[in-house]
Amino acid sequence: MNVRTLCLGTLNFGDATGYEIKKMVEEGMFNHFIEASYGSIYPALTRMADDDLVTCREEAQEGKPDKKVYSITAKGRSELASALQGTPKPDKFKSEFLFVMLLADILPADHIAAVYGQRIEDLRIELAQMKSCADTGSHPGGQFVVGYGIAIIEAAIGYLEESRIGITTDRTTETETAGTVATAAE
Amino acid sequence: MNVRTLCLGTLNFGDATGYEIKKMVEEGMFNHFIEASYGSIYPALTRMADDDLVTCREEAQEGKPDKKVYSITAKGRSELASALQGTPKPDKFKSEFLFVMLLADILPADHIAAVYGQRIEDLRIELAQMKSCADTGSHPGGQFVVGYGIAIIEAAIGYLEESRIGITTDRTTETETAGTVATAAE
DNA sequence: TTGAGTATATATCAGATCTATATATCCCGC
DNA sequence: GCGGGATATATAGATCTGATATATACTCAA
Repeated sequence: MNVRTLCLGTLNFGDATGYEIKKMVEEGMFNHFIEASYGSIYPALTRMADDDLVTCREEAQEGKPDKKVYSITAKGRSELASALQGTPKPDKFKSEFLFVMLLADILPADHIAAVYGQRIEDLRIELAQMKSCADTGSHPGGQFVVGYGIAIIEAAIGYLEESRIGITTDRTTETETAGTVATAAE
Repeated sequence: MNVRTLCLGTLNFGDATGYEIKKMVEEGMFNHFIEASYGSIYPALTRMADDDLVTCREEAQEGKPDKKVYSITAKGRSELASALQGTPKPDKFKSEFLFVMLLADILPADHIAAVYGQRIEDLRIELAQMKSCADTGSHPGGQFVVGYGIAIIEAAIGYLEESRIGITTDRTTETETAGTVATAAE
């Protein structure tokens, strides 16, 4: 899926500026499973206005820069629907954390332990955010998506906690000792 | 993390060609949480050879194209370790599926139902692959990473199955009817 | 048997996308 | 009163993906 489709999808929920679209994928409804940068959003909106998929009205603001508020057109809506037909591509998951864990034996054990602990903490914060998000009602599809996110994060936290004993420090006194990751079963 | 670090990480497990590195992220040990294309791997290897982070030996093959087998150097190993110090960036997750679910109300209900069913099936296949991967021992870090993947996929399948009743078709006889996604709780 | 499709293997280019930076104003806290 | 964050748009450069090209061999079905 490209930025164009993404922008059309967000505009389907109401008019927005490029800035607001970015906030929606960063903090709002689309958070945690969609990403896009200003560097792709702004040019996409400009081009889509040329193609009549969206309209743009400029709103002057005092003290703040002018806003360009975009609205999806009928043509844009049909483009969106057509882009969404067919089977969606498989989810993409990228994890530097798992990459580090796979290479744990070339890194200091205390670093691995710190990273591991930090990760659990970060996931707990993310979970709390999602749960507070679920409270604020939003709309049914949003409930479903937030629920999905909560299920995943909870599973990740659960796994990391039960595997924690697998993160071992070998021979505590050696300085050059490297960390080792092993499953709890071992 | 960039392709260079990724390549160094794979080469840390043994010499490999660009083709083999791609297979490692597509089907092998790094599967499901790392991605890279030939278009980035090959140039990265060439440049890293110039920078003495890897060495390259060419192996002529009969019937097949020549191989360029890369090995990580001491300098490469220290570059890798240095790239891996510090806190790894948060995981990235991208899901067209969830995007579609969020926009379910503008799409035909039967399409949503089909996509939903297909997704459960795809996840089951992925889970089976991962479990067979876990059997083949590999190395301790690999066990941990595969276990993480299994935990996540199982959670996703569980959530989709228990929320299935939330996927409703309103007013079955209407043709223009759109699908609606709701949580099981509703 | 022949042709399509898959696997091995490297390489490159166009296009899409990200990162970082620039510009401008205002509000908040210290 | 000054740095930092929020609001808001924009762009250049670096990076990466996706598609395509090249070349050979093997397998499977028509």
